[in-house]
Amino acid sequence: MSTLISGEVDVMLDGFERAIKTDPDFEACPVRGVLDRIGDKWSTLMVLTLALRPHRFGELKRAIPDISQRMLTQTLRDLQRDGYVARKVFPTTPPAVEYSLTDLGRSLMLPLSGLVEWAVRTRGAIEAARAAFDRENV
Amino acid sequence: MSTLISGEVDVMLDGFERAIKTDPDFEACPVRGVLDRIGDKWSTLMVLTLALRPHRFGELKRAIPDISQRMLTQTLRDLQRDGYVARKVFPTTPPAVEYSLTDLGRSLMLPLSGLVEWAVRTRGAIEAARAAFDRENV
DNA sequence: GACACCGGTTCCCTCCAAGTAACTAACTGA
DNA sequence: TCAGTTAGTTACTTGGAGGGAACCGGTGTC
Repeated sequence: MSTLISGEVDVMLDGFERAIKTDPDFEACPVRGVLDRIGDKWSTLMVLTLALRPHRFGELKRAIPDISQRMLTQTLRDLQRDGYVARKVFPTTPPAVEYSLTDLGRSLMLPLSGLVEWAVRTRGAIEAARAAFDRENV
Repeated sequence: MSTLISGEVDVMLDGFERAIKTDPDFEACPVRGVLDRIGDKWSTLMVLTLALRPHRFGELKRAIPDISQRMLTQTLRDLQRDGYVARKVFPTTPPAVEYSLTDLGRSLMLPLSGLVEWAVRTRGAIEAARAAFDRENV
């Protein structure tokens, strides 16, 4: 079974098994840290948007119209704090602020694109599974 | 800049740019669907645990001691509903229930391992960025 | 004088994820 | 008779994510 899937996965699972034996502290888990960041409602959308090109505050607001100004500011701050996003202020009038991905943020794009590709590919299967489950469970 | 990173990422970004132009419906976004599922507190941990080998309900509880019984049941149901996890009941007494990954769940392991590997690799950089940010912002 | 623009901040409210604890059925063995 | 096992369910509660709307300073425009 394990031999059916890539060796990369086996390496990760070995590391996971070792980690939970030596230090079963799920709070300090780096994966959980990353998922807490990109697992919220807006972060991934914002990272992808900034991956296209740097955006100003207002540009982001227009690119993601559903987001509230409050959440836009807060998500940008959180992404900046963890080093995914750089904030550059131009002291013009009116003020201009440009947000862009850092090298760290850009390095996330590779694993993230894997996940995006998987999500698009399996979309149908997940919808089918959900429909089947709901049918069987009244 | 785009030429510095993998072509796979460029393909994904092209798809993303096209998607937000033709159908800017973020609620229906398949990526958000996946992140809503694996972005919660316990799902990823449970998927990884089940990737090691199938587990019974009580085994999972012992493998992830911090989880409450309520959240264990609920997360398993959600994972089962979306087709990641299979539930098999053995009508013995006392009852035995075995949870295992489906093919769909196993197929998630490849993109997930990419993310896990990235999280482990960049852990230090993120902590450093966070410390620097907190230092500069009182 | 009134308004708009940019990039926010602040207050208040709502809803949901998650935790705690108690309860269940069916059976086993002492 | 009574405790223990497995695999849950149910009721209650709380913290935090997220939304809405008002407000801010500084500037330019009509």
